[in-house]
Amino acid sequence: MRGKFPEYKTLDLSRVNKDILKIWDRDNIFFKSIRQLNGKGEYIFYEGPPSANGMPGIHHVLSRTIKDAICRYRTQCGYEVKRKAGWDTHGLPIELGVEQALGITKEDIGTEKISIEEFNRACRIDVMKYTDQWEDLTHRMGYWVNMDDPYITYDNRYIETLWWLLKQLYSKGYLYKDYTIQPYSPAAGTGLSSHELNLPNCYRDVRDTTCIALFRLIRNEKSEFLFEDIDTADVHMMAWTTTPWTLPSNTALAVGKDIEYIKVRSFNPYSGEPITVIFAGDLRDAMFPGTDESADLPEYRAGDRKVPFRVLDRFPGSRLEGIDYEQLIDWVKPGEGAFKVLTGDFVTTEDGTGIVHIAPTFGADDYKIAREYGVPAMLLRMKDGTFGPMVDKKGYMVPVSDLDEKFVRERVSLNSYGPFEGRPVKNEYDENIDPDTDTLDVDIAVMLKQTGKVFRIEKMEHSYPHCWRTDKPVLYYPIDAWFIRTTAFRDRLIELNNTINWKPASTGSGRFGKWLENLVDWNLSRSRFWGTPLPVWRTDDGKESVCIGSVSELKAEMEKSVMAGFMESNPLATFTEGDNSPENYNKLDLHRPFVDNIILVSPSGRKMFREPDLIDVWFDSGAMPYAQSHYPFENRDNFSEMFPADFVAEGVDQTRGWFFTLHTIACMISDSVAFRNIISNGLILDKNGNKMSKRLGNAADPFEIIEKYGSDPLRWYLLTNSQPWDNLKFDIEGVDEVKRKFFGTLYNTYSFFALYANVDDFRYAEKDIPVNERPEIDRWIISLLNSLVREAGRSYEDYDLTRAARAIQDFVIDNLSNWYVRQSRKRYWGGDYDHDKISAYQTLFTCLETVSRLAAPVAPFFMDLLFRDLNMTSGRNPEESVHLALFPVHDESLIDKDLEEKMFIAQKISSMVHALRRKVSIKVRQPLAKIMLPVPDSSFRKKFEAVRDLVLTEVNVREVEYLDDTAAMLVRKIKPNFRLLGPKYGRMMKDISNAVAGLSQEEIASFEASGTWDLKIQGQDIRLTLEDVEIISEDIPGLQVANEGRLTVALDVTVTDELRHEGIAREFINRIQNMRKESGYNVTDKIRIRIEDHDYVREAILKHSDYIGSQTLATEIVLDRNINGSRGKEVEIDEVTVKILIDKAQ
RNA sequence: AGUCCCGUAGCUCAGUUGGUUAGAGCGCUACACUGAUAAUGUAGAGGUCCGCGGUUCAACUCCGCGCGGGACUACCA
Repeated sequence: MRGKFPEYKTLDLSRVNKDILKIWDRDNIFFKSIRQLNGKGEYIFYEGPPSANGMPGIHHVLSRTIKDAICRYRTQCGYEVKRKAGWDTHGLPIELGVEQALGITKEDIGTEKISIEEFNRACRIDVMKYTDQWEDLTHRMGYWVNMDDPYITYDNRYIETLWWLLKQLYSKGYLYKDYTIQPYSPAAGTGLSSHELNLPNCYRDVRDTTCIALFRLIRNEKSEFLFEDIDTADVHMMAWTTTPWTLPSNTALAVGKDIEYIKVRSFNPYSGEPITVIFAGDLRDAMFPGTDESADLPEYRAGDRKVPFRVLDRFPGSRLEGIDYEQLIDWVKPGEGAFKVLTGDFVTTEDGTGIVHIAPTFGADDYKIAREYGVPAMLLRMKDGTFGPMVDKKGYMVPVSDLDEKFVRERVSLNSYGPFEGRPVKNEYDENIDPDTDTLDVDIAVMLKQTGKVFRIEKMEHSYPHCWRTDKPVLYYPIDAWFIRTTAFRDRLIELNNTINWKPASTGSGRFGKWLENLVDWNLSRSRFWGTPLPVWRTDDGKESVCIGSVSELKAEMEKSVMAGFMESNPLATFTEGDNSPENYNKLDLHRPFVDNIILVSPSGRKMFREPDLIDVWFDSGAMPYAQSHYPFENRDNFSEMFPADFVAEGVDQTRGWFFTLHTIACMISDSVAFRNIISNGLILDKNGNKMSKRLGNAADPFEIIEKYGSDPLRWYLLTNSQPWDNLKFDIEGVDEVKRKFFGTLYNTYSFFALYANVDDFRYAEKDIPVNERPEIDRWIISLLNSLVREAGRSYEDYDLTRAARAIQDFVIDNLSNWYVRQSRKRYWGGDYDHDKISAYQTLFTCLETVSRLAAPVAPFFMDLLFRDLNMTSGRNPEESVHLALFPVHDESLIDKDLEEKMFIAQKISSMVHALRRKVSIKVRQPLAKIMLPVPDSSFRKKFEAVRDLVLTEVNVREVEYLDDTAAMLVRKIKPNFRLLGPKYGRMMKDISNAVAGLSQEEIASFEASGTWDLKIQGQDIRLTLEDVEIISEDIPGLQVANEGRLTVALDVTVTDELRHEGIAREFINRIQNMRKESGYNVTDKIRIRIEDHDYVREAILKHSDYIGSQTLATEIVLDRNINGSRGKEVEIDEVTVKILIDKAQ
């Protein structure tokens, strides 16, 4: 004999959370769930590593709920789902946090203030600062992930895999050194990161000299069309710049392909010489303010304010592409291929001339477009053999003395460069320069003016970034960097991406797809301290280099170095190759400064030093499919069991982060996708749609919410409120609502079941009653349940958690609770323990148990409790937890669409009758004689018959009268069937619609009788059949009628004496039931009733005393003229007041 | 600036290959129900489906241009 179904006083989901957690921990449920059933195999999931140096927030709960739900679902389907946790431990935020905590800046690291070793030691500790909180939240929110053996990106074995990966790329030539344009502070001597550029007060308005330079075109076949119909020898293109000091480094001009350019005859305002110039048509007025074409050309004199002009020609920018021009400032000759007109998307006509001067060494766009077109940058050969831009790292024009002598002889024009060499490009860089002295910009502009190469020189205020440390202007400057040639893989990356199932699809094809299409090479370098060091050693001149791909290799190379006398000893002497134990790997540290101190020997016997850069932390995390298992040093043979992932999920902000690096590394190394399915979720905003931030205090605290509500309502809310990829406006009220509406209702339904099942000692011990032997309403809910199983299964399968959870929720609230239980209540209460009652218990039990399995992935705590409570007493399942049980499979044969439709009609009609009662103010307790129902066709009558009793009970009406569709009393309404007629008649639809709407009652009747109706529309004969229209009975004059869609119902509201008596009896039952409850009687207690005798109620009570007695468990009902006032309770029945007295019968 | 997402009732969201009364929950108001009761039912009020154009017999739905909110990327002569 098993016990009873547990009954609870209240629903305390916070308590449930804690209790279930204890059970999971005690019984090791998570680890038991990592198994496979029915030969399903593994389902591979990758956990994106969070950084534990910040507190977890509510957005982590969202992405982890998604991951957890999918993994639990797959587990329930029988797959083995291993989930290795991971920690992202490198990166700038950690360094900045430590800098702040120690009160130091980047410049202090590596000085006597703090060594790199000390700094990195601090980072290693700091990064795990919030590990406890993370583990706590993971535990409490019910996120099942294996935290016993996480991958940690700073671990030497992890780094070893990264090195191995880099070496694969290096040996195929995909890892190379080049330069990139980055913000650089010459005054501080350091590059600036984008976050430094975003510091407040960084961008400031400054007054700079700008000029519009004139670039002389070279006449050849391509440019010939520009030389037609002109009266000057030359044609110039005009380009504006706010940094004239970059003009000597110009190597190209850019125009917009679709921008319209004009050729204009005008004058050089400084020399008065006639000129023919080209610029964007939109900017004509800006170039020639205050004049138009009416001004006389010959009248112009140099210096006149208004410059006259004539537009000679118009053409799109695409025609200018490829034209050559003459170098503007001939100080240094660049390589072959310079001085061409290119086309670029970034060109606009908002300011300037619509033609952009390109200096690839000093602008990111410039660098990019030049690279695309193969145009060389202005690079100078230095004395040490390296190449550099025309401005040195201190912000000065490179002194000739720093240049390679041969280079100077061949390329440099000493005459023209002489006056400018060694000057700072901004006066601020030289403390000794009087701020009022002319800047290099001014002098270059003046020089251009003197040589007739400038159209306008102007001072202008514009915003320009400044270094937050030195307050001095920042330069965009070429910085050495290592790149991965991702562009070589672009097509393959796109191809592979098209095989990935993205949720939402638009992120895959849009955001991510577009990103791949516009891919540039991956800049891997970071000039920092705490991160994975680039494993490349090079000779001083860069001619010889080596990339190290493993610790063993490093050990061997160092051995050679020791032999060559470059190193005193081999720090890895005790490292044992092939021993993957932590002990062995803890003999070294692959971080800086350890690796910086290693000197290797080149094939020709020269010293090689490590390239000082670290690699982008995104490489760390993107490489986790390999590095988490220390591939290929371990798991070489079973790697296919962990790659690629079936599923990953993170926030949409990871599109260019983790998603990209995972995808790219997998493509480059394994020519494969890294993941097959992916959900990228949106942001969580506060309830007003503002970004959450700790500073504003509007951030939701997941710990607090879980403590108060338990994690189930939070998880449920996060997934059902909106699709996860939409931004979620988080409102705690919503969590409360989910708790009340969904969990409250489900809990109530279970409580209801448990209450009566315990009274009747139902244990599900009986054999299953065949579904076809169960009553209509049971078959109905079972049909809906199977529809739900199908729907939920499909949605989970499709990674649409929102749809699955919403379907479950609708089923529980609308169908199971508000209709099935409500209609079936009486079957559980009283009566014999018969076939019908057992059927009712079995049906409700099945619904609850199935729901617990369906919803377990999303609400793992409560659903496990529900499952356990049902199981504990019934022993239906061998599994101890819902998370070890299988996901239900729907039985198509139990889905009865016809029955579902019948019940839908019943619900609709009931709701309409309720509405009618309300209209005439007749309570449901008052029985009424009949409803009348027009029947549009015979099948409708049949359908309603099946649910007739249900409806009559629900609305407390005795009879139904069917009204034949020919009944004269019905008022009909006719409407065209647009869906059918639309495609057939097209533009005649409007007239048809009007004609049909205009039919009289007689005409409708005649239409129905003959089955056809002829119309003449726009001179054309049209024959409509009954299929082409919809006819409904809309009204029955003289009766209370309601209609909705195609349904119409009328209610007879006459209350006869007989009906009135029954109504009174029900009123009494109601009052007595209330008194029972107030007196605290048990539901099974028997009572005795005395009712004050009164003319108004006497007949009703006498007639219905048996009925009253059976409903209230009364052994006797007595009418008494004198009830002692102090003991009886006064109740109002309609307009009269009557006293009632009850007490417990023995 | 580019790319992507979102815009439907006071709030949070549905709305299935375009088809004629645009739905739900919450909130509000009123009424009912009461052996599921920290529930429930019914009704009412509340909508230029962000705007403007276009395609179509027919647009919340498809297309274009805008506007507003958000994310990411990039920072420019």
